[in-house]
Amino acid sequence: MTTNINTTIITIYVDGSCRNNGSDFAQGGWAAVLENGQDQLRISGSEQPTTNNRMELMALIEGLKAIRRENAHVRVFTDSKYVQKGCTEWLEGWKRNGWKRSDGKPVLNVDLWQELDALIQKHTIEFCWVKGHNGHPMNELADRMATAASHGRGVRVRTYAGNTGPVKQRLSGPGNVFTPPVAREKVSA
Amino acid sequence: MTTNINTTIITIYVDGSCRNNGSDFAQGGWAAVLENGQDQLRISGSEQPTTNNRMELMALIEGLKAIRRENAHVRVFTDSKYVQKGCTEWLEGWKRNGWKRSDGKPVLNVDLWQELDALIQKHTIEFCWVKGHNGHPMNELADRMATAASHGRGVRVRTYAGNTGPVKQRLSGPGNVFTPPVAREKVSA
RNA sequence: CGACACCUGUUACU
DNA sequence: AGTAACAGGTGTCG
Repeated sequence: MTTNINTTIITIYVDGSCRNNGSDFAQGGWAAVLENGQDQLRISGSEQPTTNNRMELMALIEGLKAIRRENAHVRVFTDSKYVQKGCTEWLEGWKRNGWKRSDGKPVLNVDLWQELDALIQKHTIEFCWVKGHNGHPMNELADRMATAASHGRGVRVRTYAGNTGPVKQRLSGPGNVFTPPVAREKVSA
Repeated sequence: MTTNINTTIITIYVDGSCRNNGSDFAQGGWAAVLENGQDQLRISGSEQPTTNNRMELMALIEGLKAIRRENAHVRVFTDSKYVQKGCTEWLEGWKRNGWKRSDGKPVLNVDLWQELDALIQKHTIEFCWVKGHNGHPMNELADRMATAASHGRGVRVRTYAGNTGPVKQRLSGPGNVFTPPVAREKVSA
């Protein structure tokens, strides 16, 4: 079995969270876990005010932005039909009809959808939907990280191939988006 | 500041609901909340099969029928342009041209429009349109009552001036249009 | 074509 | 119990 480093699939698990969703002071968090078969990169961040769906979108946007390689083969796992169907079914129509929904009203979160659209075109991406909270380990991890971020607890993580477990450190402030250089390099290698 | 009881404005918030609108077994509900500045009367009912617009019309018809006073000053709040524009712009034309629409075809729901036309002439009525589901408290109340009625859940409510809250009781059957005598008298007084 | 309303479904966030 | 978002549909009028 030969392994070609250039065709390695990058897997991204994304999730968003939002406490008091719908209120003016809703506190959101997002997280993405990237894997290339060897190493792992974990990033997360928070925002206020926001919505649950904006955080789901942010998780994917930031996850894709963390990929250095050009034209990578990416497999995305999300539990949000809003994100999965948005990317695979609705986006093309929206671009064709001037970002209008089926009821004629403007598509919401259009800023994020347009940013996402640009990122999607840079790679070959498979979008996989997984039911939330179904025990899928990487999805659970992204979920916990997003929830932690929504509480203002950033996560700084480096993992190495063969490591028994990640090294976690609490960060002080909210809004933390820490991408450890070592892990980042490993993913994009 | 003097208050003349005879010039008190009666406010009516109306709303209709219709589950499976457009199907042969559509279940509808309507509701009207009347206020005279002191007391409140809540009425609701259900029908099957029907349409969303018929229920919007029924809500107003039953609301107006609940007014005992002759030649009252009434302010109606509806979220239906069909009802609001129907009453203020289209009705006169329809009566003049033999109930024909602008495309020459007959006006639908003529039975209800004619009943409404007769009721409108008995009072001085202001028609106010409010956007649905915009947090307008009385409109929200009418909306919930109409939805409950479409599910066969009648609401029996009496409210008194200075009462801390309404007294609610579930009624057994569907199609319930209960107008508590005490509240009714207070409204029409 | 436009407008308003009424839903049906799905997922997520709490 | 609620909000955030999307798809599909009908009821009605000008």
